[in-house]
Amino acid sequence: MAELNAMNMSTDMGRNLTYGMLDMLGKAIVTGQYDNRSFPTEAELAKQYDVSRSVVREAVKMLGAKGLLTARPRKGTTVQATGRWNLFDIDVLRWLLDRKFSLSVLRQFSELREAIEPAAAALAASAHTADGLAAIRAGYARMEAAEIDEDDPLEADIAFHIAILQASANPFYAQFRDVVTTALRTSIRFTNRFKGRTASLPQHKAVLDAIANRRPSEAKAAMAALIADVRLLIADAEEAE
Amino acid sequence: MAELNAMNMSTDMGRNLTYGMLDMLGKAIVTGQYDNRSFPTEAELAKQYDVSRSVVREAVKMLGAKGLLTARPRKGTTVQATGRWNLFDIDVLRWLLDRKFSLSVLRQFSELREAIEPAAAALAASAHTADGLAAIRAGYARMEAAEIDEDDPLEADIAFHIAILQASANPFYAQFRDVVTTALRTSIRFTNRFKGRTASLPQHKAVLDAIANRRPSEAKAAMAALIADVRLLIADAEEAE
DNA sequence: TTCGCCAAATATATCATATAAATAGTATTT
DNA sequence: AAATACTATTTATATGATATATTTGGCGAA
Repeated sequence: MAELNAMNMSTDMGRNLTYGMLDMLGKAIVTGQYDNRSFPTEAELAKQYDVSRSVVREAVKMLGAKGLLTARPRKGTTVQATGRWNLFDIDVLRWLLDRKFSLSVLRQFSELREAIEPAAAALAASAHTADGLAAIRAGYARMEAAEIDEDDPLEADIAFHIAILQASANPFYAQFRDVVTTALRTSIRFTNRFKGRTASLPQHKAVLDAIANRRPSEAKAAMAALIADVRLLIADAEEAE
Repeated sequence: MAELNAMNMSTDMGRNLTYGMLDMLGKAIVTGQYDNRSFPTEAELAKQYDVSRSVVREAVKMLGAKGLLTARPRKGTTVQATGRWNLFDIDVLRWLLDRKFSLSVLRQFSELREAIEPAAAALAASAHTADGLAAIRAGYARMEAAEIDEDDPLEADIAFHIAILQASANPFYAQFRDVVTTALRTSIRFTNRFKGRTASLPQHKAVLDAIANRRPSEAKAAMAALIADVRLLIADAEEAE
């Protein structure tokens, strides 16, 4: 059995034993390993992984905070319905994307981005500060640099989109930073298959200009067009599967 | 000082001492009580609140999972930058809305709904199942009942909006269920001041019909109009303050 | 039979204490 | 001045004991 101590998981899996356990259990839950059998008691887990009950309890508490587990006396610890999982927790998101490369999850991501990012662009257009705009410009400059192989295309693309979320001056939009980052990092594995399709510079430039000129509806439309392209690409591939 | 045990917090504040502590610390952090001084060590907290270190550690771990804290040996426990807080965690959101009745948070939240819900309505229009549509109809029926005082207007309104998020068949949209619920429950304290402004039945009916007839763009526009009204109401009040 | 109450069993919750490991800060050596 | 060693402090881990909550089953009364 997987013994955290023996496998030196404290260095492999995370900061320490507790985070190692968090990661293992989180992944196990998300991949459905406990779908048919009941979740072990804390005593069983401690024995199985050869760690103290403190470590188990703290990991279980964290998984509870992320919506994956609940614990009740006498009943034990149980896996929550997937609808209760906090999908906007980046750990949960990572476990979810690790489990299988799923085009449908990717499409659902894009559907979300299609709502969020155009709205964020519109807000950024009307509310951006000098710093915020500078960050967006910097992101675009990186994308230009990436065209001539002087920067990483994916990281540049991410930086551009993140900068817009931040410039929206709305913390709820800024919150999608990690989600968008994670989603984009994953989706590259997919979009890379379609080589020749580089992130369209002119489309990004249109977004940048509309924001710089404080034209919300233009910014919104430009961003919507940009993401719609991505989503259509994914949807087509999904049908072709 | 606030002693969890002495104040019988285990029954007042949550399921048990740990959740009581989670709530107290979470609220304290969000209200900025530790903005200028350093966060106490786990030993200090245990003494202060008269609970064991286990309770403190488990509460701190949960707050860490929600993005509010980090802990490192020798350095102690520190409050994370607000940008790292998981705003889509319903506890964090509740603490945030409790701390002060903030019109700006409410407006920011409406700005988010304005992106999410019209998109969800569009998806629901094209992807809804029989059950999903039935739930939306049921929500609308409750709103009608509320008009003649036979149901709670707020709960009915919430049920309607939640049903649409669920019907979108996209788990990322469905995820906003608890967020929208929490925020709406809070915002009622505000919108109630404007009595006479009941949630517009015809506007909701327009959304329902568009979804039922599988007309995505109509559903989107109808929902957008509905939420824009709310946001304008809040924005006006914000300026008048 | 059916309902309600009590007792046992079992899990988490809490407490207390001891030890290990990590690391910031300081002192010492080279 | 730089590298190194030491020390103090804080979290991390382990463990054993006890408290508390909750399910379950049985017993007894209506």
